[in-house]
Amino acid sequence: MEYNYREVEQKWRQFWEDNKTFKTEINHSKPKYYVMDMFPYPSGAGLHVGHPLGYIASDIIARYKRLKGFNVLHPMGFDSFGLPAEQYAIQTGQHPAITTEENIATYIRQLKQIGFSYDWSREVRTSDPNYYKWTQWIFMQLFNHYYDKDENKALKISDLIIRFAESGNKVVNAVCDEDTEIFTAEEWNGMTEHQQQSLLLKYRLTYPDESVVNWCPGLKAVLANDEIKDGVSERGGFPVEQRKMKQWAMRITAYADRLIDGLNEVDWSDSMKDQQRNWIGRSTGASVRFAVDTILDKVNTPPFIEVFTTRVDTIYGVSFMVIAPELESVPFLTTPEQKEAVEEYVKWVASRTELDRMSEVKKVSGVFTGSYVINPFNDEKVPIYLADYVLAGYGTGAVMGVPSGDQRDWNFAKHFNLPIVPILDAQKEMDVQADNTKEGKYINSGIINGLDYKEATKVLTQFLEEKAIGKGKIQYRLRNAVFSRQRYWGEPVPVYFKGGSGGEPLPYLIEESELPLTLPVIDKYLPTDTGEPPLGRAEGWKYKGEYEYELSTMPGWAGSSWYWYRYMDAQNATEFASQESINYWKAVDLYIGGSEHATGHLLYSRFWNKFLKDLGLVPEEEFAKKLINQGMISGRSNFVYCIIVTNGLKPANTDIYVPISYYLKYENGDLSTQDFQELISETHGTDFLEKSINPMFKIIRLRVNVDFVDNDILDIEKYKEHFNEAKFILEDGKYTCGWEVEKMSKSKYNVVNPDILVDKVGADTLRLYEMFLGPLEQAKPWNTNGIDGSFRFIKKAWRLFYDDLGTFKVKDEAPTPAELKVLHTAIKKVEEDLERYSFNTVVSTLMICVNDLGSLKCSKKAILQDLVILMSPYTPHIAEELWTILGNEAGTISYANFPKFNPSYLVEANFEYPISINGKVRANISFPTDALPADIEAGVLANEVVQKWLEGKVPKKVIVVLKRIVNVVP
RNA sequence: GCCCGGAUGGCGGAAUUGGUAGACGCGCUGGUCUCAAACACCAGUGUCUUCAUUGGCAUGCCGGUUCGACUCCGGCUCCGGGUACCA
Repeated sequence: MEYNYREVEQKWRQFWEDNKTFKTEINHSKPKYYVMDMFPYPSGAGLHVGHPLGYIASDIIARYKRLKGFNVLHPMGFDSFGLPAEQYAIQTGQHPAITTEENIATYIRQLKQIGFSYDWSREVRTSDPNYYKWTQWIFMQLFNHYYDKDENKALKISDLIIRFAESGNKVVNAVCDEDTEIFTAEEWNGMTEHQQQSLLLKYRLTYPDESVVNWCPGLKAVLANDEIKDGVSERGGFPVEQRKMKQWAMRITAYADRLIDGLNEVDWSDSMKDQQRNWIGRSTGASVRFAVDTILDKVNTPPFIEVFTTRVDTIYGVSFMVIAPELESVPFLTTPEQKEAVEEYVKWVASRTELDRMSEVKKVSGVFTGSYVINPFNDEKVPIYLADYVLAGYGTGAVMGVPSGDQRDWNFAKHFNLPIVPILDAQKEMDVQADNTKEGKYINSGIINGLDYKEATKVLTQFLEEKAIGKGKIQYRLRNAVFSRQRYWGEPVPVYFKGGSGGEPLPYLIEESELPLTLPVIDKYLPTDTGEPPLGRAEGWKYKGEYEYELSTMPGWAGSSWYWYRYMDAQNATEFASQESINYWKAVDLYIGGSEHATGHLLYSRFWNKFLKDLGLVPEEEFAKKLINQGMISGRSNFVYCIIVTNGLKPANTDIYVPISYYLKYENGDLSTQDFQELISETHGTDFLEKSINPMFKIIRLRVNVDFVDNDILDIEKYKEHFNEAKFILEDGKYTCGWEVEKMSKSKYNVVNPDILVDKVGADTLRLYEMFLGPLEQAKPWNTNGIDGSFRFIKKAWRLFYDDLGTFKVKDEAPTPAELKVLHTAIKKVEEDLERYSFNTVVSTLMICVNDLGSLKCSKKAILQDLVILMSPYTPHIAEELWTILGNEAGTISYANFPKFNPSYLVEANFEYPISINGKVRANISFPTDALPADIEAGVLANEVVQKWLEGKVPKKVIVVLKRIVNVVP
């Protein structure tokens, strides 16, 4: 009896659904385990075979942990706000909610047929008002908190107000806007409500910010840096420009240090942690003020220029100062003589695109402003230049130029003939390049001459602080995160604007009791005629019928920054999740998803989690203890090779497909017209071509839908259903397609649909095969060719239970030592490999076990029962079937006990030692397992093969590694 | 440029702390079954040499440490990912 996977798999999926087999509840008698996938955006294209890779791995761990006695939380949901549904709405007028609903239905159907053990009752959708109510609620908490640097946590704005009223803001050590001025309690108390609210915005963890943003006119959206690749939008490839815009921002920089420090306590890959560290970009240094010497405008010329440097010790090597051309102070630092040159340079810089700048990194450009600053350490006059290698957005937008120690400064100095002053005696070859060494003693360096790096830095920092011209400082590359999209399909921001005493309108939160603030109905999903976001179209959409709501929506990352908590208590109507559930499940033990979220989702999520922890709402500082990044699965395209004849061919509409070998010959120019004629005559008869005409032809390579191809062999009948005029020149009776690894995409006809594979070989085979492809974290091309091996494994396992005639052959006899050894070898290896997430090697182990039991003709229930449990995380359907066939209660295998490994079954009386002579294995000799090294050595030396290789000499050395190897050194 | 990975048969990959390199699977070759095919099963399959035994060479390249290196160290080459004038 052949195993009927279609019927069996369908039966068990239905059983799991009907019996809620994987419904999870809080259970304090068991240890908890939380394993979660990065939830998908439900795109219209559905799942391809690459998507479930990580889901299969996490499901295997979930099932394994259940067998190990854990109470497992394993949910799935949908990140269902996003651009594609809205783009579709713009084109068709269909509400994005409908599109999203349909796509989710497809996803659920596809996911369910792979047999995942999700607790579907906990499913979440970020676009569901019952969900985004709490996204809005968290936003409100961010608005109501500021970051206190003394307490090193977020505190209530209401407390801040009390402190301001009592003692002003001088005593408050909080994260706030750079331009926040100092005020006293008296001044605060004298302010109007509008002035106070205006000031508080400089402290709130989320606030409206006039900022330069990446505006994408093609998508009519502001994009985050990580949504831009090579100067164009990642989605759609539209150009991106810089534009000033009022945006909501999140003060993520307040958490910069904790975001870096927290990386030490999570088990993530080094590459992932490094990406986050680099993105945050903490550099330790000092700020130094250089007094401006050339006061050109008493009001507008700044009295000093502040720079940030990581190398204060090089301060005596400063020979120029460079400021970013975009700085507002530039005109007031430019002398009349230099005005023209400076204006021209500023204009030129402004005209250049991101791409220009990036491609010309090595070119030196700049201009002298005509004015000077004074180096506070040696009172020397230092010329101020403009150059575009200094970025307005980082630090103060000004840099002290130390050509001896910094290569860019060195290039600049060479170009403008500025002095290059050595400052350390260890600096070398300074006429060729800069030397950034910290070795040696200082020279030409005033108060630090003769000191070393450590001493000098201390002396200089002290000097800076005494004279109040600078201080030790930490600078970050991380910017505050933009939190607005000028789009419809996102969470409305629960804010309205109210003016006051003639000032500009300021944002106020709606009441918590008014949540969720749901998306209003609009007629079209485009910006208004006045350029406002689509929400501007909603008629009468005003708070209390009076105040303008915020018209932009939240960005894509809002809903995904806290969803793991909602799974804990998905239906809760009064809290984002109950404290009971949060304190039980705590944090995600294993999180699986793509590495592309390193600087987006994973950073924002860690930020929100830390914020929620500060509020005492969640117990853990880090939300994902262990992270695995599954590798991208690329596609494998198939090709056919078609001859196009421009004259001399009849009938005209026939397409002739030739084998790849002809194509390669043609490509090399080795296929002559005569060859071609012979070739065609051979297969199509001599009358196929007009003899009188010399045919013109070329061979072109066409992508063929991979669904028409099996093991690179084309299914010609299927192909002809679509191209019925096709004629094929066959080799060995078949047509073999060419192939190439490319991105998996519809346009390349190489999308492999899991539905088709589930139908062809079953979900168990698909699960097994995806894991067998290679290490989970490694990027790899999809290749359906090997799937037969996994399918065979399933059938072989079935045959341990039924013979060819379909007779059930399992017996209740006692297992033999050989059978127990095979089983326990597998138990040990499966357990060890799953504990280290080596999913692919577990498949080999199961195959070896089934092969060996087959060779032993083992059909003992005691053995097979444990084997079925070992298989069940990978192939749950057949495992359920066999489990019940063996007489167990249906649906109970998921909560069975993982077999206990017994090492005594693996103990052997003898060990066969490989005997290597000078590192090369020459013989194998068996010794009792407990033999002593001296006995083994004697035995080895007595062996005739060893004797032969020693040629009668006494060996220099004999190394015996017990239970491993013997090496004889002649 | 900088940071992080990686390179092993025709192919995907295995070798967990330095201890028999190539597990497992695909593909291929030969065979059994069949009228035939498919399925299934059996045998072989790194490479060179040899009738065979045997032996030589093999984990991107060069060198080192070691009784012993795919594994550790130094120097390269190529490939993938991230990032970009961050002062």
